[in-house]
Amino acid sequence: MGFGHEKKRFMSNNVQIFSGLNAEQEAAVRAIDGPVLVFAGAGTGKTRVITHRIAHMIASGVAPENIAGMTFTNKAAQEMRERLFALVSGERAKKVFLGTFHSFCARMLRAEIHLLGWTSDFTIADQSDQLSITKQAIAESGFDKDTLPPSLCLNAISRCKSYYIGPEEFKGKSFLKQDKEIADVFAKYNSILFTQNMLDFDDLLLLAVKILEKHGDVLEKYRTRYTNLLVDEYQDTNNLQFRLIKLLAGKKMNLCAVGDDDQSIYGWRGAEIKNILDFPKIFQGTVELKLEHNYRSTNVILKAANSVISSNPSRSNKKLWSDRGEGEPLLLSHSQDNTAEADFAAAMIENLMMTHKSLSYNDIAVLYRSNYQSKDFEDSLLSYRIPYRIVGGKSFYERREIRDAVAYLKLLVNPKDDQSFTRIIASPPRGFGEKALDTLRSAKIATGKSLCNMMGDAEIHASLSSKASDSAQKLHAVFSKWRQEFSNPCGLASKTEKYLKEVGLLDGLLAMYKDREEALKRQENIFELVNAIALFEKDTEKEHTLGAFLEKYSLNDDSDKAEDKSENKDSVTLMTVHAAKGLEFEYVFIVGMEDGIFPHERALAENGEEEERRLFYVALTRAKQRVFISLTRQRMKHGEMSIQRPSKFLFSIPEELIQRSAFTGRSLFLSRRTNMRRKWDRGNKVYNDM
DNA sequence: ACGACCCGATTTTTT
DNA sequence: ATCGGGTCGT
Repeated sequence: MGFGHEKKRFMSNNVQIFSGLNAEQEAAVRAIDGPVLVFAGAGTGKTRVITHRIAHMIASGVAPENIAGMTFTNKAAQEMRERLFALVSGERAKKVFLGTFHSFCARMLRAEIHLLGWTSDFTIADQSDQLSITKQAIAESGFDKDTLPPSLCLNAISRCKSYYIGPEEFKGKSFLKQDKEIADVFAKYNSILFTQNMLDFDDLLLLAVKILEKHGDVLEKYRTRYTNLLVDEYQDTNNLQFRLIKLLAGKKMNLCAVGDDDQSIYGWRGAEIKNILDFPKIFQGTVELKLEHNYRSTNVILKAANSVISSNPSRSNKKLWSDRGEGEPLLLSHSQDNTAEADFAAAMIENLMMTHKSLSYNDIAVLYRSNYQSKDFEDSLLSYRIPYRIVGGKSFYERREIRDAVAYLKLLVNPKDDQSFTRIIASPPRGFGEKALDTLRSAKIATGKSLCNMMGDAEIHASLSSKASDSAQKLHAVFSKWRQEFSNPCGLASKTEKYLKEVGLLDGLLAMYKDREEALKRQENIFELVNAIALFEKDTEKEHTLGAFLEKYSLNDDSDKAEDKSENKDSVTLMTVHAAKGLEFEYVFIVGMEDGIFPHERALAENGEEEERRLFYVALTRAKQRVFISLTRQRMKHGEMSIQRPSKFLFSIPEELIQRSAFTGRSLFLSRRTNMRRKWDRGNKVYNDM
């Protein structure tokens, strides 16, 4: 790698594309014809290969606008985009489609969905919209949400959709009474979405596939437009995504799938590992390549990871290696209980920071199987005064006031959105309560109009209290005015602020929260949202319509991040193993390595042991320098102390790679705790009980 | 319309 | 233990 740097700038563009790549990476970058499958192990330079491959295609004469790269997250797409800009001119780089499956489909549907009866200004239902629509569907189908849980229905519906199964087909396949009921709810759910001109996340993929399957001319159009396809994280594709890719690839099959079957951890969401394993069978003539040279971890870590994953049958054979030396053994700590386990991690982190001058908190992560495990570590890190941040908690966009603000905005774009309407009609309180809402609901049955639209009807006002009628009248006028204002796509951010003020949300917050501090904080959050809109206006190439912003928002594309300022400070990361996929840290703590927790008991039953093992493999391969593994003898579970057994996964790590920690937390570190009295009491009681 | 209280669940969640 | 949802009373 070293000598390439000086030479690079004198060489042709083409040489820059290949310099610094190892042989296996270069082979993958050069393979730009026909179907290609790249097994890219953890830390083997996958993103690099994808971006260089795109650059190589462009250098070889492929038009950038004919290239589409599909990812699962906006973050991944963003990263690729940035790295591509370093390789090819911005002019060309921005013509390449790089985005999530969902954004690809959303873009396509804006142009084509009229074929299925929606209009192109459809809005996207988020998770809470989905849930309330499901509840409504259950009620309207004559079922009881206490006997037919909404989340169960929604799960089933989503699963059906991801297998391209509609309500009728599902009903036909159902033998259980409950499934038949769910099929009815499913049909109702779909029709509610349709009348509200909305799509859920699954629909984005489902309807795109439907259109491509049914309309040959459209299919031809997109095949011509996107002649060169790349798919990142191919092991995570579900049946719909597979169909989409297969349709687009056509007979030419100019398709490159990159992924790692060993990192398939989303089977429970419909991801099908067979998509990557059967790729060569589906796409005849596939060139299969492997990236096994890992640039991230020490060999001790890789050996441990390799031996763990090798217990899985039916996987493509790979063995990661690195030239970063052997490294330190894994450190195993067997603590007495969960508080001691957390203390161990905190003390060890403090120790690491003291002994490694250049290390920052950002280089350290604590990974757990389930979110609830974070609590103990928060307590310990707090008492050690170690800064931390939790990934996966309530995000900025999940704050109530932000969701209200967005609902107000959504309602301007899509007045048929009853969920948004019910969300904001009483927030802030404006004398239009549950009773008035019920009046609207019954009128809806007669008129078939949406709740929001009926506020303008004279007949409605006759049956409302004068207070409610007044308030509806006012709100309706404000909506009309701003719908008009926003139809001119400029000054989005300032309009949004004025609109939210006029509609009463900003001042309403002061009335809604007694605590003035809190009210101001929430107002501040709204201004952050306005800020995000301003950033969107500045950065986006597209037209600055409200609809365009909302789509970006719905697809979770928060690259123009609106977030708490406090989230950026140097801190230890606490997160689930799932959330850690794709990330790397110098030091990684894998905690709660106990039977029932990791592997998780229910996951074991539902998704099988192999996926849980892959999850452990993912956890191990996040670490660059060293892995700390901890487990307990007993822990508080549902308010009761339970005896814990070590995870079976631990036994598949060769003994010689493991060093056992002599210290287990409490005995050594207890005196440091501010709240030691409480914990000590709790601990003693437990010992006495035994 | 809002707060107090009780009950029940409690795996992971890229969009 | 704890959090969220739902219900009931003010």
